[in-house]
Amino acid sequence: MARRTGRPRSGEETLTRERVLASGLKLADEEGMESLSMRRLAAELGVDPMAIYYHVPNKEELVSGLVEKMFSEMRVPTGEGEDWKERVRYFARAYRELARAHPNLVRHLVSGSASGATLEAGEPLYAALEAAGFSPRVVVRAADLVVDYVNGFALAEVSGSLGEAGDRRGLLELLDERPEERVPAMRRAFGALAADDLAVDFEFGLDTILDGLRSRLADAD
Amino acid sequence: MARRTGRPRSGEETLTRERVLASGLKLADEEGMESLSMRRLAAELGVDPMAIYYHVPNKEELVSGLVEKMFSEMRVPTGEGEDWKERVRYFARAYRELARAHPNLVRHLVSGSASGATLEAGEPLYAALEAAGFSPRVVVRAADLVVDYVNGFALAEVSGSLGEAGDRRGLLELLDERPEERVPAMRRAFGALAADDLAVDFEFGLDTILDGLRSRLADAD
DNA sequence: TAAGATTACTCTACGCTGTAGAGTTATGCA
DNA sequence: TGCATAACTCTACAGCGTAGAGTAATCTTA
Repeated sequence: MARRTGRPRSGEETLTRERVLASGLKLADEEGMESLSMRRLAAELGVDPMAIYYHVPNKEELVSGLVEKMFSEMRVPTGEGEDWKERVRYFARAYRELARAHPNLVRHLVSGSASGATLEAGEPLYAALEAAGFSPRVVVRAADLVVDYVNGFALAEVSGSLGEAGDRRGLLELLDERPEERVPAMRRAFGALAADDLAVDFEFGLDTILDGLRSRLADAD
Repeated sequence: MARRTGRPRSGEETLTRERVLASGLKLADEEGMESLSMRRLAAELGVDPMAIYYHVPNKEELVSGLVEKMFSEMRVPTGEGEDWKERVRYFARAYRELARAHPNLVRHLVSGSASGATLEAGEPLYAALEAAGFSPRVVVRAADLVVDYVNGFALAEVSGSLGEAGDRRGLLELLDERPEERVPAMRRAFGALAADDLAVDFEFGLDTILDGLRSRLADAD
């Protein structure tokens, strides 16, 4: 059995960083992070595991490459001529949708360090807040607030803490198991809850934040 | 060399779930998550790696046990007789401090599924929001908003995306590398920024959310 | 056109991981 | 006294990331 070693012939399709990342993202999306091993990814690409290291320095960089790729694919409507609040909403919704499109990668999305595409993805948010008239310092803080909220929401949405599709059945059961006197307010709150619509919940938080920000527009720095 | 196998003598200090978790939390805190292996933890406890499995079913449960333990140690000032906003602040600050006390575990803290202690930790927040006069549905949404924000903030605070102690030097360098026309608003915002005080930033977001919530108190459900 | 350098791979091997399964001994109970 | 159970240890396995060396096709330069 003659193994094919050495450099591939020029006719053959060659491996690239782009192909590695595309295949890695597909694998992570379809089979989950625990299936994304160098060996498995290599099998998917039809190469030796070590071939990947020619295009990506190590696994950590592979994963942040995936996150970078995700951010580079994020498209925020410009909202030209629109209200600053609506422009912030455009950003927040696009960011949440990005997370929902790749649930298995959300953990890395929300805690990935800044990089090129990550940075550029934030520009529409900063532009909107600047246009609203906030001082530079407040622009940064307000942007952080919005991003932190969406990160937190996306994480909750995906980590199953809200149960399947936002019905909180599991949580209700857990609540029933706790002694009533330990969680009375929670029992009352959830008891009166039929089912949540995650999109509505998301908009509630977003609108609340935007209202709070508006009330800060007049304030001094 | 006679190995000591079999059940320990009754005089000897025996392993318990509590000892396993305490040692695991210490190890994770002091040496990071990548040091928290079953073998390493066993060495710390002076037992065979497999001994741990008698007290904890697998590693995943070990980690969620650590998270549970963290939550059980969270103490929120009751804020008896105080303003609902101040009571929410007490909760949010206590939660953030919990995260700061265990930076290596924040990733698991913010995405851990609900469990006993996790639930009970939320009670003061729900109680405060209920006392404020929100409807049950809004209590749930407002609580989610606060928790999502703190989760997002804690994650950013810990994942180094804000750099060391909140100076954003790395981010500024990255920003300089990007072509000016791709990130103009971000450049202006960060250019005018000296250094941030994370505590102040946290309170900004928190106050903004509280203001937004207050404006919803009058609204119909 | 031949020689050498470079590129893009493959192969082998190491130390690490979580954990299944079986063996061992001290204790509590009949 | 004998037996069941509890609480451990030992061995072993499949899989992981990746260092290091080997190999063949192509590009560069004389």
